[in-house]
Amino acid sequence: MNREVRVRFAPSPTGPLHIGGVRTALYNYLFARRHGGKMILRIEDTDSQRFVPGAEEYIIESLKWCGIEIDEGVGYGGPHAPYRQSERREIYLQYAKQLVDAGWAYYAFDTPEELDKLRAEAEAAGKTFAYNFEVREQLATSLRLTKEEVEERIARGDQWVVRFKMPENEVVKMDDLIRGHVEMNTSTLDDKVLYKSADALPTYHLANIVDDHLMEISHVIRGEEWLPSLPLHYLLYRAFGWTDTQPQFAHLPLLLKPTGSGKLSKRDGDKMGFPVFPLFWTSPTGETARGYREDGYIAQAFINMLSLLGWNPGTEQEIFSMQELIDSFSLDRVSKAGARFQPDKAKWFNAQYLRAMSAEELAPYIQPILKAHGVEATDERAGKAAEIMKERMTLVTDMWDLTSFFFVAPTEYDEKLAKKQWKGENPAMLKELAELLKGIEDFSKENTEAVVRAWIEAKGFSLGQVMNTLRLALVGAGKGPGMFDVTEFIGKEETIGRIEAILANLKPLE
RNA sequence: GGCCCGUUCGUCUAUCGGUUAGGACGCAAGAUUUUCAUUCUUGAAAGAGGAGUUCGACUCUCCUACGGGCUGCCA
Repeated sequence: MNREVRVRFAPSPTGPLHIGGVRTALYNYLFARRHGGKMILRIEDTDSQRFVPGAEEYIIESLKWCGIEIDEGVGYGGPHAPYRQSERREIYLQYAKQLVDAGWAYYAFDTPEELDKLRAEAEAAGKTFAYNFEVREQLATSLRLTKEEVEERIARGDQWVVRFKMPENEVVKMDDLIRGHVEMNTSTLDDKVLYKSADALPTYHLANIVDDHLMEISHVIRGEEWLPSLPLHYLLYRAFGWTDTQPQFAHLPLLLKPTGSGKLSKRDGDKMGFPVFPLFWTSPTGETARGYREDGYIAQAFINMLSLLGWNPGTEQEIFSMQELIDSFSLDRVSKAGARFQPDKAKWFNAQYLRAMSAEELAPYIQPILKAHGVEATDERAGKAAEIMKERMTLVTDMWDLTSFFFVAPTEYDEKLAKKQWKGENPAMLKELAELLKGIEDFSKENTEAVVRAWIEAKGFSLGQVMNTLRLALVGAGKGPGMFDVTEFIGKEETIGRIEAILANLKPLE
């Protein structure tokens, strides 16, 4: 069957979007673009208890920052609107009832407390309680109660849920685009809740199948944690009679903690000093979490790094633009095993992106940093400063330390370097160098360098001696680019000014 | 506990029965360098274990071990 590719990213607004979620969104997006299909953003807010204000906006902003474009969905509209499940309540109730009428589901009146008790009892007996074919006829369900009793309970306002009537001892045969053929016996599965009257909302399972069907989703690409519910989802498609248009499934390997065991979590980031979220997040209760953007990562570097966690192109290429990812992405090359997230590699990618950028591209990143330090500079100069230093950068946030001396004269001098250089004949030598510099008309780095080198040679100084003393005066520390990059950038007047400042302010040590 | 998925250097991974098991991050050593970096060269580093199938297995099958996920009126 050849139909239009339509995929969806369907997060739940229970908090900030985790990098595992971003990767799922990315793979969906790459798949959609690769096949000329559509990318849909659906918000699955069917858990009224766990809803977190601001999470939805965070998700949308994160995807935008990452360059993952949405064709239809919350915040974008589209032919299947609304895309927020809480706004589709009526739809689900109708389908839940349809399932009950067809004998695929039933009403259950157990209270949460009663279920807790059953679970506790089973646990005490060393077993696990399962709401399934063995118990459903003994519990307060429409399978045991008469039609009148059921109607009466509903009419008087008893809370109820609709549960799926999982068939007994049937082998469900499934196909996964990443894992291949998978089989599961329904007797090991339980009767999942599909709809709850308490908040008049469906659970994930019902909402998901109904919406994927109505929104004509062709491929469901989601995390591996969903694999155990795949048989239920297959059976739901069958129960609704939608098997002919059922989407194909692909379950992605999970992102694991850098060390230790388990899925990556927010805690890991706090503990090990790296972000697990794309953007900085502040929860309604005031808790915060760092983000890749604020930590100084370039969006495309972040995406590039994520793209390779669980997928590889089969070539040795590592640096990919979004378009290159789209052109080479394929679910065939997604790996099966979970991938440990490695913060160091994220830094390496960022450094690679930074050094590939031009002065014009760097300007927008350095400008806010300069402004925050009270420096006003033209985009051209700001970008140029960053460009000169880009090979030394790992993160955008390194920029101030790396370039401040281009804009601000040193206010103090590095002790170690001063001790080494600011002694003996060096202060006098520097004074003489200032006189030499005053006489240079063309202050370009090429010309200045030629003149100064000739002078050094004529005077019999060593290059290191002169350069390091000059560095002390102009930069104030043992860092920075070649000295002639500095002199050209700050210009003749400032160069001489800084030399005069050190001569006036710093006493020779010795 | 039950069910399901997985298992190649420390980490991300290539290999789709025959390779000196390749690359990248990180690490180490050396070279370059006016500082700090960069860059370059080199190095250490892997098929979980056991049975099969086969002329031949990292690759296929089974068992074991280990890792992960699920087991909610959460997604």
